[in-house]
Amino acid sequence: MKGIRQLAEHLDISIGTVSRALNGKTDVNPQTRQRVLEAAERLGYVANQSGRSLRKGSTGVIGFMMQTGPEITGQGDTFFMSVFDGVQTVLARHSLDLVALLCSSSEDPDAYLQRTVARGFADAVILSATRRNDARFELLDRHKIPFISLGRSLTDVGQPWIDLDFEGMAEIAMERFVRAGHREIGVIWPNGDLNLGHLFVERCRDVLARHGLALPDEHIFRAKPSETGGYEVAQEIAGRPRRPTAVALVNETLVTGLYKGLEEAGIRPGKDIAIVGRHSPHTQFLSPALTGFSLSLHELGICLAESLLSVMPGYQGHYTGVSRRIWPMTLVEGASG
Amino acid sequence: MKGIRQLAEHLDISIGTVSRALNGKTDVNPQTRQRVLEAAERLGYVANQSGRSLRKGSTGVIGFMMQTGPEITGQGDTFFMSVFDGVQTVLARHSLDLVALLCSSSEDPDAYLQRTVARGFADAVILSATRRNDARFELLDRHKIPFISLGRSLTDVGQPWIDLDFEGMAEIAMERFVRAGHREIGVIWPNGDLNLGHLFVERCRDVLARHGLALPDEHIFRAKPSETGGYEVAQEIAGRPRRPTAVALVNETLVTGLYKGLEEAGIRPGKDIAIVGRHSPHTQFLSPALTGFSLSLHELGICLAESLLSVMPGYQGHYTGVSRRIWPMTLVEGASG
DNA sequence: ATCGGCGTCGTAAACGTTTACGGAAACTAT
DNA sequence: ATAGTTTCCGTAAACGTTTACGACGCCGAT
Repeated sequence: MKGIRQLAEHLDISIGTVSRALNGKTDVNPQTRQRVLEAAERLGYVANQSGRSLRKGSTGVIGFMMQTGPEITGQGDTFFMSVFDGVQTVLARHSLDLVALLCSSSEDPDAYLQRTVARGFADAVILSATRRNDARFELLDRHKIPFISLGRSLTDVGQPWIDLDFEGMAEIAMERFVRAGHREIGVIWPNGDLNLGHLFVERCRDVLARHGLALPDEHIFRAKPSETGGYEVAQEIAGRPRRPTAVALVNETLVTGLYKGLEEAGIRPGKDIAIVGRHSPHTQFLSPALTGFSLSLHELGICLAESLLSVMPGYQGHYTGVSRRIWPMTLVEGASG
Repeated sequence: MKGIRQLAEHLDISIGTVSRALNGKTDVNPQTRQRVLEAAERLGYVANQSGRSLRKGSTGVIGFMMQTGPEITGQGDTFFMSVFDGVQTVLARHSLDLVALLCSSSEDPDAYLQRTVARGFADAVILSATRRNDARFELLDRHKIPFISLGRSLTDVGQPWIDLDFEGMAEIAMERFVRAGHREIGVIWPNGDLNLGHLFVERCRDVLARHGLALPDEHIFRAKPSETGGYEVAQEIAGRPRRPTAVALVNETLVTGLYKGLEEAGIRPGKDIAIVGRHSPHTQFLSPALTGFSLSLHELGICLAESLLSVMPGYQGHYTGVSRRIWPMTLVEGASG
């Protein structure tokens, strides 16, 4: 089936009526609509995306930008796939499609986004892996592209965001360590300029200061956001003359490597060193069981989608008020700290 | 910057010449081309995707279809992110963009693909998670959409594919078990109808038969392709009266749960039961170290892209001969089996 | 001086769809 | 019977590009 023209000729109806029938307009006889729908179904006709969005000025596509490469920035594996699923449950109700915009590791993320949105590839965008000062915010704002972000940034153009409660994590983790009597407390800070790292470390420092404790530089460990990164941090910890007795980390993927590295150095998690981290499918079978924060990814996805719709012209009526939100995480107690 | 018309007016050049200048056609004065490119750069003009692809009949977009949801089918998603990166290194040379087509877990994959390609959303598609009889192959063939698949299927429409060497895995794993004196050998088969599971199990059965051994049904364990699935299989193994002394598995994500479940049941991996599986970033810190197969994901991505280009009209000249390929994996010996 | 060729550019027609507009028929109310 | 209203449908313009075609000016060759 080539196009709507063929379909119209085949039905001996005008092209305009066919289009209206397919798009659910009111001014079309129910009977002819039926005929059109049946023929379209039978012949496998689907409106061409380019023609449609050229005319309408919108594509019906929502882009979720992420970077490819061996090291996921920020979150681990199944994280995004679960979030996507939640996003889609909402978008599907509005006939919107979600695609992942994949930025190669060899391309500058800002340039990629510029190229992609200026083309008019997607109607709206969800950003993740937000940096401390994220130029993508201003770029999308300049282009008047509706967007939201999973994560805050110091650059703020007024868009909605949802961010995991890393500061709450810091509060609870640090208080927990202090209450357990720890005095030498460390933090693992994933490499790169992700804002979540800044937020977490700063809050940790604040909480410790409230208790008259310091967070010295030598207790802040930078790590690649991967299993190997965790392993390397463990080696670093083991090598330090002044060794922390408790560490908190914000990254899902580090922890397995961390456990392993510590054990090899004779430092037993949960006994010689307390650990508080993040829960994920990958961490659920560690032993000792990880004390960590978990969250509902599906719900998060739903909330993201609703926030996005609230800034998209034509959809604002449905979802409103969901502007900015700190996403709660719950502590699941294990034996690690 | 609205469109090419504005840009042309601003430069006082005809719209046709501007287009030719931007698209690198030969019949344009080098000096005016320079002017056009500078103005486009300065004003941030990028050709509208819909208009362009409507006229050209192609989009410049390659889709990689994957299913969202909490349980990744088959592979973990650091897997895909690494493969994507390899794919992109090749596609970028041809100004092709890769996007992930995300099929919601609540939508039928075949219907999703139908909807998406009939719209003309992408010029070509890469399929993954191929099923035993995958209707998507015929669908894409009917629509004359160039595509390749990561994984074989019994339905064959002549497209190129690349498949990991699961049969080679079966050969080596089974031979290894037999040589080590195992007589009760089991296989873990991920749920669903992925063809790789069939291929693996069948070949395991064949190899064992060569040695006069059987692969009874009670030694074939179906599992959810997730950490939890591995844990549940472990419990099942532990509960069986006739317990395998060696198991092979084909899935990256199962193994951590499997280890844990076995240990809880007092069955020590590498001692009481031999395990051969797949290596991934998540499995590298297991103890005892996993004996498993690994592969170069980046290279795999490159090969996928080249195969795809070889079936895309207009690109065939560059890449040829790469039609179907069993992708080798290398055994990394650990202490688990 | 004429002609062909080359380099450069403008014009206009497509690509497939949606939708504003207007018109024809049928129906309702007077 | 007439006017007004409603229901349905056809016509054509528009969306932003790319590209076939032709035109213009300039050069060198005859």
